[in-house]
Amino acid sequence: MVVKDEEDDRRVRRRTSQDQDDSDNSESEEEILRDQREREELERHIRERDAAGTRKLAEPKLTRKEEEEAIRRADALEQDDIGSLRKVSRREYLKKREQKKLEELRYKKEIYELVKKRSEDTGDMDEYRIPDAYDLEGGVNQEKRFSVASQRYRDPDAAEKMNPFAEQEAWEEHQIGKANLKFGSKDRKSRSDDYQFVFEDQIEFIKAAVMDGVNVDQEPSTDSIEKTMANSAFEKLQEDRKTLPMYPYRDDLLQAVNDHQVLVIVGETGSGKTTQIPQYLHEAGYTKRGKASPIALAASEEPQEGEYRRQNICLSQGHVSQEMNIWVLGTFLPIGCTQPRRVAAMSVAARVSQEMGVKLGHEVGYSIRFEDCTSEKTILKYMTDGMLLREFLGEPDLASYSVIMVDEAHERTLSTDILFGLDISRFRPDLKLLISSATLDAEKFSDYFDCAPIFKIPGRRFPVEIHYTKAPEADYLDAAVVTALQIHVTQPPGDGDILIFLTGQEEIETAEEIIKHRIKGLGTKIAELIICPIYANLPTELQAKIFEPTPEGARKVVLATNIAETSLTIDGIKYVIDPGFSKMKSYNPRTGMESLLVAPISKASANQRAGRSGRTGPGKCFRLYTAYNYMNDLEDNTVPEIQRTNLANVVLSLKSLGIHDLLNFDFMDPPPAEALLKALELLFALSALNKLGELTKVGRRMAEFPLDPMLSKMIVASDKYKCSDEIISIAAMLSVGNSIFYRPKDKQVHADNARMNFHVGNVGDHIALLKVRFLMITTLFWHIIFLVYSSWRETNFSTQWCYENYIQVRSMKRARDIRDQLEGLLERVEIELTSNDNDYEAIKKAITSGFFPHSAKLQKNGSYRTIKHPQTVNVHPSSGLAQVLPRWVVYHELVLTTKEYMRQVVHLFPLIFLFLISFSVTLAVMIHRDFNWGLSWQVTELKPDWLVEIAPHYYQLKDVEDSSSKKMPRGTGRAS
DNA sequence: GAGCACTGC
Repeated sequence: MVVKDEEDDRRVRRRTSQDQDDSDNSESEEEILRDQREREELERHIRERDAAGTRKLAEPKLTRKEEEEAIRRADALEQDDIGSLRKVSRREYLKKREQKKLEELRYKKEIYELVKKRSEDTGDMDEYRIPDAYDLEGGVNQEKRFSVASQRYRDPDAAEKMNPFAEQEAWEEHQIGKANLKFGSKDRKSRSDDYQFVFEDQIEFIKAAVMDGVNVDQEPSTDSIEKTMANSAFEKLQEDRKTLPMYPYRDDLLQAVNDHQVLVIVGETGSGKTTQIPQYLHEAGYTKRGKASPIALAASEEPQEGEYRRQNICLSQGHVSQEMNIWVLGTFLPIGCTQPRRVAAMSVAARVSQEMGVKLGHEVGYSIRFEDCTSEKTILKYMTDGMLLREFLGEPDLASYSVIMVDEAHERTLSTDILFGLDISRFRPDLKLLISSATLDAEKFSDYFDCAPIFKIPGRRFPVEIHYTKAPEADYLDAAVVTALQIHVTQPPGDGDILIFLTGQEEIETAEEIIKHRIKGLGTKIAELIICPIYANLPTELQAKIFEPTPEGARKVVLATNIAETSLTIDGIKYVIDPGFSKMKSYNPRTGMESLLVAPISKASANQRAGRSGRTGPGKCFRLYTAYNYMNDLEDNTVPEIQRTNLANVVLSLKSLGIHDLLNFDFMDPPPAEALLKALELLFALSALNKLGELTKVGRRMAEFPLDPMLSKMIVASDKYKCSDEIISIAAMLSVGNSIFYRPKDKQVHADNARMNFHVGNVGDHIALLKVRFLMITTLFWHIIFLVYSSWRETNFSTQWCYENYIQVRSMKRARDIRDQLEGLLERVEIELTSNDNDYEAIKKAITSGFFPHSAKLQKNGSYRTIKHPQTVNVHPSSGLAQVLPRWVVYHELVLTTKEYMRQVVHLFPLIFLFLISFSVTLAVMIHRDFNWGLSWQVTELKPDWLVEIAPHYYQLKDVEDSSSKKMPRGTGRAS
């Protein structure tokens, strides 16, 4: 088994190096191999020399060592010197032992590599992890995810076909290995000792994991053993279920569900509500009583068997609603449970399928974007809330569900808020609705659903001590670092790791540097401190670092963004340091601009952060603000997303459900009326709505796409310009957004150079040709992302290629998935997939059709001014387009960022400003910063008359005519 | 010369 894997691995490596003969990577791989060989040579040489040294007087020749030994032994015997005989035999023994140990180490290392790779592939379904499954699988590889074991036995060729990324995984692994090697060689002093230490340490850690995997694999009667294991494991799971805090309330809960249609459930984390409640309901027969699956016979036809039953369904599409009778099959009705995150849906489903002893995807399944892991048999269906909303658009009464459970409702995601507003329960008296939430706003949910009863379940959590600062801290970053080091020095090593919440990538990188610097100052006086940065844009393989167990005697300090607040759980955290800030998106409906600003967190969020320390034992949370700040300055809850976002998409969805009166729509927390009007205005401009506010044909087609309305409009318009192929690539790339280029701090220059390649570089003849042409037209960003995508496609979606160009594979795979999805949807809205790669004007016109509301004109000082809501903006520096600034552009989005040395204060939200001031001296640093609107890099050049041509209802000639002192010919670009 | 938190469809 092991041997087979090894061969596989080697073959993959060989292939990699053949494919990429001239690349840096394979060179360095060869280097490493050579290094290895050299090291082995050296080791052998040293051993031999040592052996020779022990025989000082013997000839220096190395031939026939055994003979020499024999002679020496004979000599020794002759002399009858027992002492020297013992010495000799001792040496011999040591020599052999050394060799044996080295062999062992090498073998163990190989196993370590294999196991590491395997454990990366398999993942552990019991705990929440970074969504690596999705990333590593290339999106479609279901088989691998659910039966990694079986794949190992498959024919290697087939396996490789199944997994076209094996090569790349090997490469990734290799890259990580390289990084480790580098790290190890850093400390020169007493090399052998360090080498030994690190090595032993790794082996020790791996050992446990290895023993399991290897034993299972090598066992001849795997089946029977696995079966008994499974049986006992299954029984154990059943026992575990009974120990959950949820269990004693089972009957009460079922009674309550029986009595009420809507039930609010308050359960703290660890009570098991997410996994248990759907099972209880299933066991109580909720899945069996109805009819199911909507697809059936036409109304006129009669059903064949008795189990069918007539059902009245209200179908609505757009503003047209109609009722019709269809026949549905009466066997079972699934229970749906929504989660805010994809990983959660997947891992919970996996867990529940284990507990029920069924295969994931059969009775228990999950449904997330790009991945429907359910079947006709599925009775417990975990899904993301966005997915349920999409289903609702196609089936407005959710006829195929008997129970809907909305989990983590306190997170108030956009989708759950809309679902609540739609009030699913009203049309279906037989549908049970369960809302599970954290304690704080349970009353609010109850009030909203006509005083629905609240069912409380105690949780399971360890006590967490909370510490506040005596006085506000001026510099929270520094304070956080100092606190972390204090904890590290004063607390015994190995009793728990530290988690620091910071606002973003930049701050995390700064903190990392400060800590490293301070540690250097302390030298060897303190125990080892391992710094683990984590944020969403960090490449997956680097993210994995935080899940590695902390070595003995060391301590981890995790520097995380809000990603660690809800999305992922790190075991072993005992100390949490909470500076009290996070980045928050907000939306100004008046100008229609979104911004991302550092803001104080809410009490709910602060408590959530504190709770991260008490998961596996008692914990401590250090808040870098005063108790007074907490009590008086922090809001109770984070402002729900629906009140601080652009609603264009929401409005389009609601309109497509036939809801006309949006201002009186029953939102739990109504968004500002201005924001709704703004969204209506935009949709009208995009001609998704007519003058009466009704959905048009264009609007109905747009609603099919899970994209921003402006992007959907771009796609719908591409039909007219016959360039849908290019446009969906661009739309996919735009919608993955900011995370395409990876730019590590230490390799910024390389990363930038790589990106410049897409302006002038050498990606292949065909592409180079295209590029030159693009360059002649314009050098703006949409070309770049389009080129990135098409180049990647030309390399057959190679991961290798991404690494070479500092492009994030994860984002590219996501873009590919989105593109595939869009391609499928084109058919549904009857748009032909046409490519028009000679006519860039057509492509740009299609883009303009979607983005004309975002137009801007160059000003004399080199900045831009937006047309509809005049606002001075700058081109985002990352575009690297400073050379040629076109006179007219449309842009993808505006971003408000903070800058330290700014000239003008353009805009500041009064509310946030007040809030900032009220939040005491801590913010002194921030207030000194000014704010400035920056124009994001996703811009494209256009001719101003297109605006009038494409959107005559939006622009008039006077808008686009030059109003500056001198008349300039229209449409000519100007270098700045 | 400067930089975008986290989700979801």
